[in-house]
Amino acid sequence: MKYWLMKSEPDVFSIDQLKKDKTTWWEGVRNYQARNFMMKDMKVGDAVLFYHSNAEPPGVAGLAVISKEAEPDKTQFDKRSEYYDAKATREKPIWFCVEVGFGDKFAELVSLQDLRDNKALKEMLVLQKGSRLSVQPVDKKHFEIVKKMGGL
DNA sequence: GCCAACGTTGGC
DNA sequence: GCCAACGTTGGC
Repeated sequence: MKYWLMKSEPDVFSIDQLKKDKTTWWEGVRNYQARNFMMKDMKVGDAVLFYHSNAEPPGVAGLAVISKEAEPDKTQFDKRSEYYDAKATREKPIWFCVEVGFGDKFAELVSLQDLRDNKALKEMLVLQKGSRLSVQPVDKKHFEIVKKMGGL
């Protein structure tokens, strides 16, 4: 089993929304690296750090779990969607997404600053300069540390 | 296949 | 709202 970090802007989709909805298709990823992780590497049961980006403050808000493996992202075919991609066809989809299920919400957000302040996490991808990848792998040991920091 | 121009992400 | 860092596009 693998460990991941997935970013979402809470104004668009927060951990509270996931808690309410139970599961969600992780639509709208339009970056090949992020897509490849979802398409090739994610398996049902993989654990996810749910990260709030563009938030005040940004940070890990809780845990999620991969509940279904990759399928074509429906929004690429939808002309009305902001994620519409004219180059994609149903025969040859370009974008894929996984289904993510709610895990746990941290009692308190583990902020980006908290992550930076923890020396044991300094290798974490999300802390590297210029790291913009919205779906990224996380080391098991880093995952466990962040989970503890979140009180779980 | 290079690289300048452009668009996006995301912290601040 | 700014802007650094990065990814993508398209002319050549």
